[in-house]
Amino acid sequence: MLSKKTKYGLKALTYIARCKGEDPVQVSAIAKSEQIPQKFLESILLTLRKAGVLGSKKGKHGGYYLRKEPSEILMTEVMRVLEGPIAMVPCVSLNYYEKCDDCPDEHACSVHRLMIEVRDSTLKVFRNTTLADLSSK
Amino acid sequence: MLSKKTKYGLKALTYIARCKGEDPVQVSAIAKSEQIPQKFLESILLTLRKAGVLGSKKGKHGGYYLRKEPSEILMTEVMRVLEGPIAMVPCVSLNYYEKCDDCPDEHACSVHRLMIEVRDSTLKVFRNTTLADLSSK
DNA sequence: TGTAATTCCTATTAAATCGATAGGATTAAT
DNA sequence: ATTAATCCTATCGATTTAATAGGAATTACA
Repeated sequence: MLSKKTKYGLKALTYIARCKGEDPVQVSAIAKSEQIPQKFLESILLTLRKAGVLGSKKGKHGGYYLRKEPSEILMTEVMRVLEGPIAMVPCVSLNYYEKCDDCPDEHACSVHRLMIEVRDSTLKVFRNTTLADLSSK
Repeated sequence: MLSKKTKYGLKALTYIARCKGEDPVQVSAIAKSEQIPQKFLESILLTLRKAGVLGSKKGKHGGYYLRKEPSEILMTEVMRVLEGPIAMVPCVSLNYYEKCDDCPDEHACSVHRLMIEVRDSTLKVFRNTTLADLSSK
């Protein structure tokens, strides 16, 4: 299941990408437009900023803005920041690899091999999709 | 994340598929070989039986057996029984569709469109993989 | 017929995660 | 100064997950 955090984060990024202006976009505006609890959204945007996807400006007339062009923001990056590993099991994760307690031999594990296929097919989608794709119409 | 339930279930099915004999396979044997807590495994196999994937025989010399040939048991079926919907959000689920509270217009939702792609690519893997593939080698 | 071995069923629990909220500290524009 | 915004930490309640407990029902077979 996709977490609300990720869902809200994606919607917020889409919203910001559509605000083509130079001015930073405020949390309150996004929360209202996308029906997201404002305080929750604050923490999500903070995460995205700390990960380098968003930049921010504090104080009056402050807000968030994209650090790159929408067409350069890949879903692989966004999904990893918001949702964590793309793989369904740590033992097939490229960025968060961890050995299973149970499996004596990974390569002999039937689940392992299946999950590699799933990971690869999901990665293909995320590598092939940018924020520009999400925000276009 | 893949739940332990699903992981254990897949391993158990693989184990049963590899026991080519006619006799039913006992929970205790699977639990021991695959390092799965026996009581937990019991409940998982029960779920698979109720879903029609496994058959069972009670009493002494009882156990579980496959209801179909491994090559006829698709991952779509197994994953739906064990893990639930394949889609990451209910609004793109084929078998468990549900409208989002927030989205006024599904087709305009950027998350929706992305998740359809993910669902389709994952489905392709699961539709193309059977228990025979898992248990071979 | 009785005993052992097995699945079947329900309930409970401990821990983790998720979604959301609270309350204020900090910063910047006017 | 005042106002409006991000930033930060802590907490809470609900849900889900993984596992355990305890026994009922069924079957083989001595």
